[in-house]
Amino acid sequence: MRPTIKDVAKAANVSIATVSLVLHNNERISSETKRRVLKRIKQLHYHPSRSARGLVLSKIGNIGFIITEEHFLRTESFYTRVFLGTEFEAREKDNYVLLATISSSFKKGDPLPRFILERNADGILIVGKVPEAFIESIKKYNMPILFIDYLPPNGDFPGVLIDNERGGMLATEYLINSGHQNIAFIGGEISHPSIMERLHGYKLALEKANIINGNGLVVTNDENLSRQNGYRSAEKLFIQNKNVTAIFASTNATAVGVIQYLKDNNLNIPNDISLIGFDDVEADIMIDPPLTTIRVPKVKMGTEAVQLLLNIIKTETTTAKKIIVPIELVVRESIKNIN
Amino acid sequence: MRPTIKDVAKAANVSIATVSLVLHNNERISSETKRRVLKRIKQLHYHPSRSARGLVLSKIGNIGFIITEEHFLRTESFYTRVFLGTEFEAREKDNYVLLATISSSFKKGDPLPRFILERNADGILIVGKVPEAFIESIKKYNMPILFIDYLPPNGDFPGVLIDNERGGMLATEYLINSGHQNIAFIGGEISHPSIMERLHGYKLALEKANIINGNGLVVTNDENLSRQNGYRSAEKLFIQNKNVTAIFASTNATAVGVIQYLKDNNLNIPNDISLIGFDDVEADIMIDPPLTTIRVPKVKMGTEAVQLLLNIIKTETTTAKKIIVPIELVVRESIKNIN
DNA sequence: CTGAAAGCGCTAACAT
DNA sequence: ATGTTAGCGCTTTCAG
Repeated sequence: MRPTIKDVAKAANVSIATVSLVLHNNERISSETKRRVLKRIKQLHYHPSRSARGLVLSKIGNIGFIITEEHFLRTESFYTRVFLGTEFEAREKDNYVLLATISSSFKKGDPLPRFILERNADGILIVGKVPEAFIESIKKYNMPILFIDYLPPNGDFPGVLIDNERGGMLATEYLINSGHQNIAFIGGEISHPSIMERLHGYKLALEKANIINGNGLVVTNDENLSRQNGYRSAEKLFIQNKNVTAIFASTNATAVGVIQYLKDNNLNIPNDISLIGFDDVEADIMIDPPLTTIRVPKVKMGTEAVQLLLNIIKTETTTAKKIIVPIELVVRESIKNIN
Repeated sequence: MRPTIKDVAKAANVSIATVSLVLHNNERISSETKRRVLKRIKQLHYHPSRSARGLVLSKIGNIGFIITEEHFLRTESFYTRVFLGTEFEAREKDNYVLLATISSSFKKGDPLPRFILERNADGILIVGKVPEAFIESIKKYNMPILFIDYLPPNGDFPGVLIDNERGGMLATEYLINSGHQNIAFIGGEISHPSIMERLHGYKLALEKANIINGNGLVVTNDENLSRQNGYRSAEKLFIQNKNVTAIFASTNATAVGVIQYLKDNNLNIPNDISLIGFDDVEADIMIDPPLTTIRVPKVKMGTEAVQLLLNIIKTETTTAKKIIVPIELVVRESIKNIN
């Protein structure tokens, strides 16, 4: 049988209350007693029962992680890395992460993740874009919610977000500084707010540099598979635009599609076309030459999110704090300086 | 406040014992009472507290899912799909899945997943190849264990496994039946038992067809990244072998690397080289033409695993049952019939 | 067929 | 500084 608090108490010759206090680092306990208790705890391999604790505290130490199935299965390990980050931090804070997927076509009345219905989570993380209907459905449960990499258009929620606009600027400015003027933006899922923000950053950078954008340099496309999307968009771009010298691909997966298109059309990177991505490069044979990109700290997004959520739970805060995680330019070899 | 069993009892004018019995579908309850109770349960949105239940049953309804970080982050969504399968089935059976990653270089003494230490899982799923040291470390906890897609070389554990040998045969036979004789096997991570089994199937099929295998047709390589591995292996293969007409790539990710190599060297699929993969194709622009492959039912592996594990937990079985999930040949366009 | 009550392991208020 | 105890929500035995 697994040891209980009683066993520890007996072994250490104290009451269970004392053991409990030691467990919670209460300073009213003499260091001598504390030492004795701690010793027994270790000796017996005692770990408090979560069920018992949860029962009295009506708090269970679980955090829900909700993501659309589609996002979770994405080939780029973007969200899986975010998930790992949440796991790491949750472990640190003695919590568990429960993952549930929802359909990206969630409709009102569809079944909700069980940890919401059963209130088996103290708070939930909503990761990536999710249907509005889903957000509506869970509102009434009044659980602490934190969004990651997405904020719903209406409603004021806390979130951990990427500095997309700054990333977009950074990427574009780097291209400009390398002497490029005909810079295309290839969009990916344009309906995603993050992409819009990146696009906005791109536009700001061009404006700042007094570059008048030609027509058709911004190509977007709502296909689901990012790579395919990138491929098709590149196709579209080059039909209309012969003099593009640089491309800003709004996600790394899109960039891979663009690369494929360029290869298929005998355009060399970076000699014919310079390319910059966004997210971070997969260490992948596909990427040749190594892609210059904007790096997003994915694991960190996860850890920050858990910290913030636990904080919201503990303090019962209601102000919708936003954390913007910093991005950074990673220079590799896919951009040619033509100054 | 969330409703408790008392609230339901009061509302339905019965005792809490009765509510509990209804909850467990006990037949001693009159259908009239049952109806009344059920009605209130629904009305109040009552869900039993897991903590309370766990406390009395000393069983928590959690299943641990352990995988190396490396496998979890793989670009092919193989194991994420398996995970989804476990999630689906766990939900069905009113359980939660707790995911934890371990290092693929786990050493004795390294920290174990918390749900093991805290006994916060009724059983655990070990997914993909994990270090022997890890298996040694968890043995003493005496928790029900089930392996997925891997069985440790020593020790007799239950497992849900792929019929790799048959898959290898199927793939090779299809190539043979299409008229190929010079069939190469490109291995990927050869140290993985699954790959060995596929290789074995390949050899059996050749034997059966009385094909004497030339030298250097089996290329393996222990690089980590499957695609890169595939690329390099193809390179190696074609240096030694000019007359190969077909390739069996032991995983789909490896196949993608092979495809890349073939493209880079102006070899057309299937006109110059026929190619078959294993796992299942990613709907991916990279794959052109659509890849003929052996399909592995990934989600099903997850559901089967949870069913078996819960069964082991419930019945306290000790016989190490193995479930071999069926594979199937999916014919697409990457193989040329040269008969 | 239904109810009363003990007890699962823990926390926290209160007592000493 | 430490112990006693009620009670968290549920299951289950035993009584009725």
